[in-house]
Amino acid sequence: MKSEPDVYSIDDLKKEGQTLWDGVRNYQARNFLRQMKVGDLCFFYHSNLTPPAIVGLMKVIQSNVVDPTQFDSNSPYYDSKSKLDAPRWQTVIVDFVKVFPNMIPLTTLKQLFNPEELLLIRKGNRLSVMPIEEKIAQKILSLVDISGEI
DNA sequence: GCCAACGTTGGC
DNA sequence: GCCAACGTTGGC
Repeated sequence: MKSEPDVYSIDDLKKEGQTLWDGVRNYQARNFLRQMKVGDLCFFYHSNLTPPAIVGLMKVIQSNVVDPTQFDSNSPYYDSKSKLDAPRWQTVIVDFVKVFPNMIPLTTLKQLFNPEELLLIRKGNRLSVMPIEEKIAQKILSLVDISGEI
């Protein structure tokens, strides 16, 4: 799951403990959000910084949550076409798990994996939420000094 | 700041 | 339904 650290960072999540992952307004990303289940682990990826990198880990504690910002006309994520009785945008609530002691930069991910096994590095990919194969996720986790703790 | 790659919008 | 124009994302 991507976020620009200027907007919402892993440190913000650490401070708050948990967050409702609002503002996703891309149907493909939303469909992935809908598939997420309580207990799922997610990497926190910082985009738009140098270097872009996976910086930590979080866990889904509530799934299929209606994103309240779609009905808030003051929110940048307001969607005037979404109906209260048929919300367009669902998301998840995630719990903070860990800030990685060493972040995993995009360049490293590009070196270790090919685009077929990691959606993140596929050309032109702009999804803010995407699935990751268990096997690949484990490999990424093994690059962090916490594999024994989880 | 640039720009490639997408996604969305809206006229037709 | 097509597609040009436009807006956004995000790496570099």
